[in-house]
Amino acid sequence: MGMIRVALDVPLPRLFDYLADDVSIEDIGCRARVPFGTGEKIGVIVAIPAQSEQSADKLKPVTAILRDMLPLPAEWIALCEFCARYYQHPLGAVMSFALPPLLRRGKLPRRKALAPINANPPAVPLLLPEQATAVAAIGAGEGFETYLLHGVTGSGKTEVYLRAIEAQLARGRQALMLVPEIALTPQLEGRVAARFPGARIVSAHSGVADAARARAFLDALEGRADIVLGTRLAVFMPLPRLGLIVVDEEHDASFKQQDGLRYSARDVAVFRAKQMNVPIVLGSATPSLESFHHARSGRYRLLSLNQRAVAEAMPTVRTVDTRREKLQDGLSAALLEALGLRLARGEQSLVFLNRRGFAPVLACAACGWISRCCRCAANRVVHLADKRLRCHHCGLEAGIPHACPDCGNLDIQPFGRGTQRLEAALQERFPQARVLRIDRDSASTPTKWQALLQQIHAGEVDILIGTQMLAKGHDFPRLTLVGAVGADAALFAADFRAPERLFAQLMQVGGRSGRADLAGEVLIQTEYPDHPLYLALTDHDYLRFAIAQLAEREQAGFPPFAFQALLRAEAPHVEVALAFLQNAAAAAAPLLGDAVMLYDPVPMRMYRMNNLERAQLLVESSSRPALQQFLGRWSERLGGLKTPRTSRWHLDVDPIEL
DNA sequence: AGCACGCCGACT
DNA sequence: GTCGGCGTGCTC
Repeated sequence: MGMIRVALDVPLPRLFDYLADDVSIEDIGCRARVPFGTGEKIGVIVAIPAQSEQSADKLKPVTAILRDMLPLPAEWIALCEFCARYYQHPLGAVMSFALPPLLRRGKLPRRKALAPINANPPAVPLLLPEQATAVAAIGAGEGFETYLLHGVTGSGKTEVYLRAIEAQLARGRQALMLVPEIALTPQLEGRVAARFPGARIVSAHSGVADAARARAFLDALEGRADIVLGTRLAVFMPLPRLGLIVVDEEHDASFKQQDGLRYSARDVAVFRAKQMNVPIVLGSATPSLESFHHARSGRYRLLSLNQRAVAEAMPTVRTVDTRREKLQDGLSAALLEALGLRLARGEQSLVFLNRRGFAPVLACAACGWISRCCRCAANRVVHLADKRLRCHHCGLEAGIPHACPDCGNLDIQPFGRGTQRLEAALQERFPQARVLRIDRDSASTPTKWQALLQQIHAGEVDILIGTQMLAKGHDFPRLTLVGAVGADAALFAADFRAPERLFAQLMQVGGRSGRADLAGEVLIQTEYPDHPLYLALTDHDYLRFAIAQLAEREQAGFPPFAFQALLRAEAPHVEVALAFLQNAAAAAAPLLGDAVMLYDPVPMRMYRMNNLERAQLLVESSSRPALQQFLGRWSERLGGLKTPRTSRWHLDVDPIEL
C-alpha cells in the first residue's frame, strides 16, 4: 500500500498523509480528494513518502487522485513552499491561494482554444541609445539577474520590456509581466497583443471570471500561453518555459498583499527568477528604496533611462509657498492664475488632492464634539454629494446632523478639505469651466471609471480633481497643468515610508502633464518649499532624494537596513490583544539570539477598526536569515498559544505599513 | 478554519 | 424536560 502527502487548506503548519494504491512520483503535483475530519477536502500531493510519522491506524485512504490535469510542476510546488516558509503561512493555504478557485475545488474549466489575437504587422519604434543599451543588457542575460530599470516618465520603459519579451519569445520561452492594478491590464494587453500578433497572451487578475482564470492557468501550465500579464496573483502562474519576468511600477504598494498570505509579489518574483535562473526586470520612475539600495550595493544591475522617448519636455515643477498667503478655498493665487490661463487656452488641468469626501471631519465649535466613528479610531468624513457622514474604514454612515448631537449647537462646521469641497470651490470660482472629480466615490465601478475616462479623452473636461486614482497609468493628452494640494501632511507622517510614497505619487501625477508642443507645468502648494523632498522633485532628481532617504533610513536603522516582521493581534478589548502579544513575547524570549530584537507590544496607529482593538509587536533584525530562522521557530510556538475565540492574530513579514 | 463533543441557563 | 450558548480539542 502506497502513501501520499497532501497539502490542505487548513490553518495548520502541517501536511497530511493518506493511504493510496498505485501511486508513483508521477502523482506529485496532482490534486487529491481526501477525507478530512467529518468531511472531505481537496489538496495538492506534495510527496510520496515511504513512511508516515503518523501511526498507521490513523491513516485514511485517499478518496481520489485527480489525474485529469497536468501535475503542478516541482518548481511550482517549490515556489509555494518558499512562500509558506518565508511568510509563515501554511503550505496548503498558500497553494489554495495560488490555484484558481475552480481548480481549488477539484474542477476543470471547459476547454477553449487559445488563439493569437490578430495578425497585423506591429509598429516597432526605434530605440533611443539608453533604451538600446538596456535592451542589450537584458537580452544578453540568459541566467538569473535582477535589473532595476529606472526610467523617468515617458522614457519608454514599456518599449524596453517589450523588446526583452520579444527576445525571449524568439527563444521559445514564456514571459511573465506584473502590473500593480487590474485597471492597467486591459490597455497593456492591447499594447502587447498589437506588438506580438502571433503570441498567445493570457491575463491573470482578480477581475477575470472563474472559468477564464482556470483556463489561463492551464494554458500557462501546459506551456501554450506565451505571455502572462497580470496583477500580483499572476506571480503564481505555472510557467514551464519561463524565460523572463517583468515587474512594472515595482515600487507600488499594491504588490504587497495586505491580508491572508501577506506576500510581496515583487519579492516572490525575484525569488522565482532566481529559482528558474532567468532574468527579471523591475521597472519604475521612482524605484522603491529597497530595490534602489540593492542596485547601489551591486546586487541588482541598474539600468537608467534619463532621456524622454516622447516628444514633450519634462514638465517644469515649482513649489508655491503658502505660508504668507491667505488661501482661497485652499487654493493659492498662483495656482488659481495658472488654472485660469489653461482655461483661457482651452487646455486641461488637474488638481491632485489625496483625500476624498467633502471634509475629513465635522466639528462643533461650542462643545468640541467631532464626527468620530464609534467603531474605528477614525473620524467620519463629510460627504456632501450624498449628504452622509461616512467612515472610510468600516463603512459606517449616517445622515449629516443639523445640530451638534452633544450640545444641540447649530453651528457645526466641516473642517479640512477633500476632493468634493475642492470640486465645489473650483466650480464656483470658474463657473464656465467643466469640472470633473475622479475618486473612489465618483469612479466606484469599472464602467463609471471608463465613462469618466471617455469624457476626459473627448475633451469634455477643463479641470480634473482627483486622488491617487488619477496618478496611475493613464495619459491625458490635453493636460498641461497639475496642481498638488495638501501634500505636506505626508512629510511629517508617523510612517517612515510616507515621504517615499509622496515623492513617487507627486512624480507620477506630475508626469501626466505636458504634450508635444507645450511642456507641462506642475505646481505644488506647500508650507515647506525648502524641504529636500520638494527641492529634489522640482529638479526631477530621484537619485538625490533616494540617496538622502537611504542615509536617513540607515541613520535610524530602518529598512532596507533592517528586516522587520510584525505580529498583530485584534480583540474586542485591548487588554486581550496586548496580553496575547505579551505571551507571544514571552514565548519568543528563549529563541532570541543577539541578532533579533523584539519591541514592546503597542496599540496600532489605527488602534480600533470595526469594533476590534488592534495591537502589534515589532520584530527586527539586521540579518534576514537570523530573522527568518527566528520567525520559523516562533510561529511554531505561536500556534500552541491559547487565544480566546474572539481574538485573532497574524504575522506580517516585511510589512510596508507600520 | 470547521466541526464535533460537552456541560450549564430560559423556553415550548 | 430540551434547545442552544460557546469553551476546548481534533483533523492524516
